[in-house]
Amino acid sequence: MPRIPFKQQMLQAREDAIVDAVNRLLAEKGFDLMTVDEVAAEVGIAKASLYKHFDSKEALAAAAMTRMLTRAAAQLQQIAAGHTDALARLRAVVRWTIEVQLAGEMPSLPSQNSTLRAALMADQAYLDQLMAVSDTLGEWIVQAQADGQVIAEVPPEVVLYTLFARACDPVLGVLKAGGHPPEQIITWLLATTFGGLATRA
Amino acid sequence: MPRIPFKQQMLQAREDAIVDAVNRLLAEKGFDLMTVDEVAAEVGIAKASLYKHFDSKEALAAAAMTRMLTRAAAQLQQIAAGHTDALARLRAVVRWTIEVQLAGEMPSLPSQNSTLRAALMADQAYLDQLMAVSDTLGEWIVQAQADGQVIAEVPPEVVLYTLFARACDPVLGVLKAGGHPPEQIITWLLATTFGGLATRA
DNA sequence: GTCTATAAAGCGATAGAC
DNA sequence: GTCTATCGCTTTATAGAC
Repeated sequence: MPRIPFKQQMLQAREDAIVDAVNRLLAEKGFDLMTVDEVAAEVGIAKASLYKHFDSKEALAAAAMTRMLTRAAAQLQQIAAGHTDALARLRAVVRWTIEVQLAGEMPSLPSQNSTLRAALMADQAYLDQLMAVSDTLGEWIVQAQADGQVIAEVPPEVVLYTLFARACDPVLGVLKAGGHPPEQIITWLLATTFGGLATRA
Repeated sequence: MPRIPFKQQMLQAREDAIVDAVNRLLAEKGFDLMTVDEVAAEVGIAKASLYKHFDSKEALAAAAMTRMLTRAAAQLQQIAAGHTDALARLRAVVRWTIEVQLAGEMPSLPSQNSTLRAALMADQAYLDQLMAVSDTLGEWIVQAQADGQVIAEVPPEVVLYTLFARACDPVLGVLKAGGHPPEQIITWLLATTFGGLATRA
């Protein structure tokens, strides 16, 4: 068993605490409204100390997103172990993303910020995790289409984006604010995502 | 025929030009990344002149949203005249919102900005237009549910939010950037929205 | 690595002349 | 109403002592 220096453990714990704060603030206010001062205050350290750990505000966001993607990848493994049916797996994925959002733990990034986009595209760890998640989901989607469970009129790419979009769906925020019970919200969103708004003949 | 002073016409034209610029910038970069300096530069007037017309950046956004809602209300009348079927009307609404987005003319506001929210909730013109659109859509939704065209397992409220969400769907932006033809994108999004991802037995 | 203090820049909003 | 010039504040990021 490898010996991990105490100091390094402290370092890791500190950075975990930072990413925790960033993740929470990204989920609560989004990237633009989150300030580095807030993050530092939340963690309980000086802002200058923060910048010893992360080079920029974009790097903070990238770290939070990377960790969330890592957790998503782990969750995909859990789901794969629990379900053999491709459609059931996809439904389980969406359910999980909704649960994370309801818990206020889903970080959201603006797709329009070009500086942030550039930082993410230059972050190898982020790209690796994103590709891992996308690849697994892509396989399940193709499988579900081959099995006749998911519509084949739409390319797998579009199905993937639609699932990703559910991870930052504004509808959920409104329903959550409306005071509906979590399980009810999950049922509704699963119904509209997979069943659609129109009735089935 | 009422006589409208020339100066007042100029004023109206100027304000229209301002709202045009705001609308375009909101669609392109969103509220947080849009700066008042940009708006002024786009219109070709000084920033101080802008503030003679609108009290704040939030007021600019509210004016753009109000005008878009007014246009939406007009579009709903067109649709009502062209379709008697409730589901067909709802599909036409979604198609229109997608077309507006594809044209880069759909302003988007962050739901998390509390200052902006407060400004909107204090703007009577905005609230009036929002209610007009919501009421009409609400009637169509209830009608479509009564006719067995839209699922009744989900409350009309959720259907309404789902339709609103299509007006700022990030999936569309990705597909647009991917170079897919507009009509193809419309077909896909209508399919996933009303038909759902799962196949129909 | 952590702190205090501060630089540097951007932004919303306004003053005051015309 | 429009302009130039600037205020006042926030925010990202860094310098330098410990």
